[in-house]
Amino acid sequence: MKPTLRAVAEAVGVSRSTVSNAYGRPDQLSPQLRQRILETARQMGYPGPDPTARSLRRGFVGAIGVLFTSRLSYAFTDPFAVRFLTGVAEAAERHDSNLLLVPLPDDAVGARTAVENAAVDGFCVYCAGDEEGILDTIRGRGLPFVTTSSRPRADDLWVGIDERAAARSAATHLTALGHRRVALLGHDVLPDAPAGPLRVDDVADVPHPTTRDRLAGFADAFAAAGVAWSDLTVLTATDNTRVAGAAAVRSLPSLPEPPTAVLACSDVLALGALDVLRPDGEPGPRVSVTGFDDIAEAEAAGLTTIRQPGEAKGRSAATLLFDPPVDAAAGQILLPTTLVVRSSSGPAPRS
Amino acid sequence: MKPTLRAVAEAVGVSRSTVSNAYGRPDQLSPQLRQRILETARQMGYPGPDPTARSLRRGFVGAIGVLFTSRLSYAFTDPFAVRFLTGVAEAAERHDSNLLLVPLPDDAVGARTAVENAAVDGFCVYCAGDEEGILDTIRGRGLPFVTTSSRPRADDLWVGIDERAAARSAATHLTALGHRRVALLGHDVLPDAPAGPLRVDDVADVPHPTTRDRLAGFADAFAAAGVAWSDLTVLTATDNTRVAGAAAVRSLPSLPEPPTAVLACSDVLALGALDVLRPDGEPGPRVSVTGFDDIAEAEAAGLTTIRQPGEAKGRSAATLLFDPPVDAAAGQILLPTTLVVRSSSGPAPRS
DNA sequence: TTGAAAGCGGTACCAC
DNA sequence: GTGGTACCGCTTTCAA
Repeated sequence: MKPTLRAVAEAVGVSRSTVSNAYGRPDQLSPQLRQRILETARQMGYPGPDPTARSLRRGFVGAIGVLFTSRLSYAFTDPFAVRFLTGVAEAAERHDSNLLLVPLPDDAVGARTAVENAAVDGFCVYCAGDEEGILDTIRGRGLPFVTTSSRPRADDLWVGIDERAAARSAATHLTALGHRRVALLGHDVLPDAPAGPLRVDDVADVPHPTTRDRLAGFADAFAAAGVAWSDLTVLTATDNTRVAGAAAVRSLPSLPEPPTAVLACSDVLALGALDVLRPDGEPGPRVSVTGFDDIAEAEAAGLTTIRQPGEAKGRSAATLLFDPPVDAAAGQILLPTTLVVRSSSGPAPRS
Repeated sequence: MKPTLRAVAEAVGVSRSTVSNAYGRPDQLSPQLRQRILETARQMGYPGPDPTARSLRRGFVGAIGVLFTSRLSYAFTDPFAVRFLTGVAEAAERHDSNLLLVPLPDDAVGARTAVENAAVDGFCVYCAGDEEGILDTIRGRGLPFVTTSSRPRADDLWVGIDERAAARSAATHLTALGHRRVALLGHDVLPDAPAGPLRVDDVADVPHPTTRDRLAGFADAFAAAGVAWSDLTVLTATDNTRVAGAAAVRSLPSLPEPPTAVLACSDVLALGALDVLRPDGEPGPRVSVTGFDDIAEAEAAGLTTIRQPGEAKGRSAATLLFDPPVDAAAGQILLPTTLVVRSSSGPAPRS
């Protein structure tokens, strides 16, 4: 068993407070005494104050939690998520804080427990499925948090983009190119739906807030071009990954009237769609595909997409957490997006 | 202030133990009582047992730490590191554990403090600069850990590759192609050295263990081909990033006798070198470049490199941490590597 | 099934 | 500059 601070105190013949001060407040005791304490501590193999005990007493931990929906390993599967994390890490570092990555199980109770058990000083919520349930749990703990989802309460800290408007701009780009028969691709559009086309009566039924907003934005543009929601094909992918994106569009070409374009809710999905719909060197008319995020791979693939600032999103989120602004208005940061047109989108073929 | 378990106990009129059991050991009390407790707790806004206090009492945290040299945000800068993390995350998840990302400051005392203050049950050490100092600190805390560096002690848990042999195979590939005048590129080859060529009297002087082993491996192959260490150009990059790689090779072409090949210690460095030495479409003789890791970008760039299994490395490391094998021999896992030849390497031009 | 009491390892306020 | 002394909030024998 490792010796405790107490044991060191006894060995040196001073009080526990003094030993504690030797570590945490060097200026509270004479250098000689401090030296003597540190020396005996070393000899005894005392590893220094226990982090957990210290946290308990001090009332803060020195780490912030990042909450991810679905499995933690997925967090690294989407380059955009990695960029977000990079930004968070950067800010955390500046504040001498560690980062606790917390995977959220799919079930509500599991997620609740995960949030309740995380030893952190606050949370960055990245794209949680059951957003509201999670946020309530965090509020219950009385911890500060920052959301990146699309529907913040007025008094929540938030950093994000105008999802709907951004999505609309991508869709408008396609309507301008003449596309009218299109497919919208998102992940987890409806709970437990198998990959591929599915029927969605109302966008509002889509539980995942980001997916919902983006789909709604797509729909806005098509409505403006005279295409009703019910005329759009909705595709769901089982994950937000490239392979899932590919799987989701597999059946498209064999539809009676195949869409001339696919609008994806993320670049990874879009790239998967490209893998299937525009394999290298294939001749003939090509389906247009657009993505969302503008990850690094998008450029090489020539993917038309919506660019949003990933690192900045993470950095702003963490900064908001560490230095909450005094007035509520400054607690909501809207980041800009840009439509980046590349070769994956083109005019609709004459029908 | 949030109510405590104590307050709940008083409110319900039971002992603290009973309330504690209501959360952690449902079978220790009657369902009715438990229900009553949980209900009052909810009404009072009690968020459940405090994670820190629980950890202190129980003696374990439910999180493992991942140690990174240099700034934490760099952790995400190298795709190979991300793959490693993915593997760790996967295993951690399976063991219901969170991941604490711990950035290690460059200075020894800072690093020491970071390790001492991390509230975790064990560490995965990913490529730490002052490896030994760090490991000693961890040992001091009495926590289990897994290394991925190249010089494990016999009783340490370790997962890695044969760095030197792998590097040699890349270099042998180049000697076979006739290259004799080459440059070796690593990051932080010597402390605080500026980017570019530098003089290294002895490979053993290189502090970073991985860089050292890989350089040594390169040298092995050239020695076998009759090229002495002193005839090799050594380049250092200031970081393990693409831009740093580019900066490091900038001066190469203007040397009196420019090398015909660059062997980099990582893919990101190699890609940076390619950016400078083989810009798209440039005519004329081209410098050969090899990398290390085989990250996703390597394929698209046609980079000849050494492939090592990133996720498996992370997964094995974490698994070793969670389920330490009984016999020491099983605690050291050697992963395979492969030379992947692509278009970035070719025959040396006649001199 | 429930309660009492003893910590887990420290920190910080306040006297001396 | 140093020591005394309450806690921080919970878990866990062990006895009732």
